[in-house]
Amino acid sequence: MTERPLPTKDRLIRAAADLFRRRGYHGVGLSELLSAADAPKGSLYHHFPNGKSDLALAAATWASDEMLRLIAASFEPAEDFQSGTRTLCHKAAKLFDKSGQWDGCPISATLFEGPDNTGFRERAYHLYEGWITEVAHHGARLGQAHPRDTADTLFILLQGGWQLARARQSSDELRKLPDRLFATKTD
Amino acid sequence: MTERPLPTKDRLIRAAADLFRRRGYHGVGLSELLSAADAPKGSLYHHFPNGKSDLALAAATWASDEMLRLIAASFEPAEDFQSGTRTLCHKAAKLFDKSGQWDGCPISATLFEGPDNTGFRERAYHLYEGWITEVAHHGARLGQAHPRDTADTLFILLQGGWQLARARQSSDELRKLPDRLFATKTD
DNA sequence: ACACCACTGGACCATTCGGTCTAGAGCTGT
DNA sequence: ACAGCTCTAGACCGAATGGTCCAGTGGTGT
Repeated sequence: MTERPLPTKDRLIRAAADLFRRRGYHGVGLSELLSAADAPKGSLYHHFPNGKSDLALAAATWASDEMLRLIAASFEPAEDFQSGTRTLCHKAAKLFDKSGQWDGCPISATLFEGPDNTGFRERAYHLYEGWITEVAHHGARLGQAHPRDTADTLFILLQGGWQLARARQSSDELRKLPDRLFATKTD
Repeated sequence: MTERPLPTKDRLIRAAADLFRRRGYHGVGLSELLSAADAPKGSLYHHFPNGKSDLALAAATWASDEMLRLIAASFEPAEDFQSGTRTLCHKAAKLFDKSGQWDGCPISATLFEGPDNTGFRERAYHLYEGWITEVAHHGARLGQAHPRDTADTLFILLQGGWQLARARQSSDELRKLPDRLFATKTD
């Protein structure tokens, strides 16, 4: 489903987001990208005049928006911050399994590994802060004492947890994250 | 110092570890690599018959050993687990600053972003588990209640914290990690 | 009917990619 | 002196890379 009604530009963005996530910016060639999106080269340079790098920025932004939707969908119906966090981590675990347990974070794989371009880095910073701000917003709304700081911690746990899940090929590492966050830590 | 007394093979490994960390496996070409190591192509294929991929494995292993040394140097002289952790995070922060605040984790940049090769993935898993085992060993020695679990958490924090430090261009994110680990968390 | 225009299709290009191969440099043992 | 190595040096290769260019194609407005 949702196979071909999509316009070419969107097909390009999604194929790019998918492929860059899996093999990183430099690991994906234009030919592979175009055949995945079923689009000719002319279309790519029509929609994205600067070619691969423009497409990468669009793909990272799109992937980031998806993540923002995931955060909203987890916290909006939540009664407290803890249950929202739990939902988010479980959703992330599902995503991880669906992605074949190997893909990386779409933003870091696309922008961090890309050209040395400072534009890429600034965009990455911006997108990440967007996630953190969104979580902090829900934290404040749900009565967290230090929403900004808690949001930072959740970001760190998700990034690190995703990495460990990748290494161990197990989404359980993501499901266990809330326990790490809310348990009283041993000293 | 330590400029040229190094044998060619080691120069290749270090240049590779350095470059892959910065731009990922696919982001570094052989020509750049060879000129950084000041070695001709013949030497590369003499020391590493399978070329780039062999070199990548060697570079990741070398970088991992460096990390093991960092862990040992942090925990061996420590009086308790908490102070060892603090030392490790501060050493990591120094490393981050020295690397120009942009390089990624040497293992993930080299092996995760590399060829789809399962050998790469298994090696990455192995190296990461080596870090975690080493930390867990010191945790047990220093009287931690759940050393394995604590080591997992510290790994997650370091990976995620490094990512946040990269995004914010600030090694302070790494220095703040111990507080996140040892503070009683808000619920 | 026609002009206009966003979009497609793909031939074509220079450059770079990872990899192969061979000639010889420089050392060591005898 | 010579043989037998390990290692270096770099020319060379086919394939693939990202990027350019332009002749269409098909829909829309008038």
